[in-house]
Amino acid sequence: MRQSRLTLDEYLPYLVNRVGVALALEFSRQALARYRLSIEMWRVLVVLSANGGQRQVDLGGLTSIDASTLSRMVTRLARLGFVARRRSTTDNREVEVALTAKGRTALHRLIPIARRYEELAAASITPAELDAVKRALRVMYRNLTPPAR
Amino acid sequence: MRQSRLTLDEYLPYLVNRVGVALALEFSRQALARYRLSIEMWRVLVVLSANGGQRQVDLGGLTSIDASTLSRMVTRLARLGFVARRRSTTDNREVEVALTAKGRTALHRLIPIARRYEELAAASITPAELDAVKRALRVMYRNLTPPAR
DNA sequence: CTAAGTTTAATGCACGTGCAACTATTGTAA
DNA sequence: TTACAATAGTTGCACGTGCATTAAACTTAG
Repeated sequence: MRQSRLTLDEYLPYLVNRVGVALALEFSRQALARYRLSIEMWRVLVVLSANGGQRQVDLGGLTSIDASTLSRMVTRLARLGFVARRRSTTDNREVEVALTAKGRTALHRLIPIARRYEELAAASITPAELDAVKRALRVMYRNLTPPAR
Repeated sequence: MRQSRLTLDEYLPYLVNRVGVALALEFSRQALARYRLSIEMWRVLVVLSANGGQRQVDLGGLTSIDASTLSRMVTRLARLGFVARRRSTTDNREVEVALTAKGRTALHRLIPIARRYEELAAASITPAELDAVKRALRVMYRNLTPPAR
């Protein structure tokens, strides 16, 4: 009873996940749906945009998506024309995944919308405070994913 | 190119979701797995613990879980013995879901572990800063879920 | 009081996911 | 070189999820 009661409104994982879900859901329904993209697909495209072409295994590391899931997701993304697969010339096991022109175009249209949702969430929060929150979130992630991996 | 490039390390949804996933994953594998509980099930149990017995529809609202998914989840939770279903006496459509003694016992053991993961994430963050982060997260959630609903 | 509309929960169905195999390729030790 | 281990990617399988639909109970307008 005493210490083993959880006040949801003070419980960090609850607060974090609630915002994450709300953020993803709105963006997904308002913007991603038109492109037949899921939030997970969107994250993959963003990582490709930010970091350039990647092997699937590295994409998995950057997005925390299982390799098998990613394999099928890339198949779907390729069928939609947003990415292209290309076997590595140096290692025949590896598959390089890269954005296509169509993928880049879609991202150029989606990213400003994503930014607007970010601003909507951060409304009435000062830039300094927002920076502090982002810094704290980065620290938290580091604390939760120690040396291993 | 210019404004339409997304720096992941500054992109709020990315930072938020990353922490949320890391938080949930560790706790799930280290603690929940022994009870055959998923994170979603855990969230339902926590809500039941914090707010008392609930109708399924209200549980869905508090956890953002689809009604159909919740229906089946409660079936599983009941089969595991953590909750009990009871048809409402005032309205025969409604189903009241409440924790069983076994459910309360499991929660009493899980909550301290959940707290430890929260502390692990917040390590090296001052209490004042952590409070500011929580406050900001609550504001963000409100900003994203306006009057509607 | 009846008929239409609303609410709550459950179910059919298609689909995406994770885990565990499995194949193919590359790396390493003898 | 040969045998064994490690890595990259794919696929079979079971399962949980969301959407659309349905059934039942309640509410409201006429």
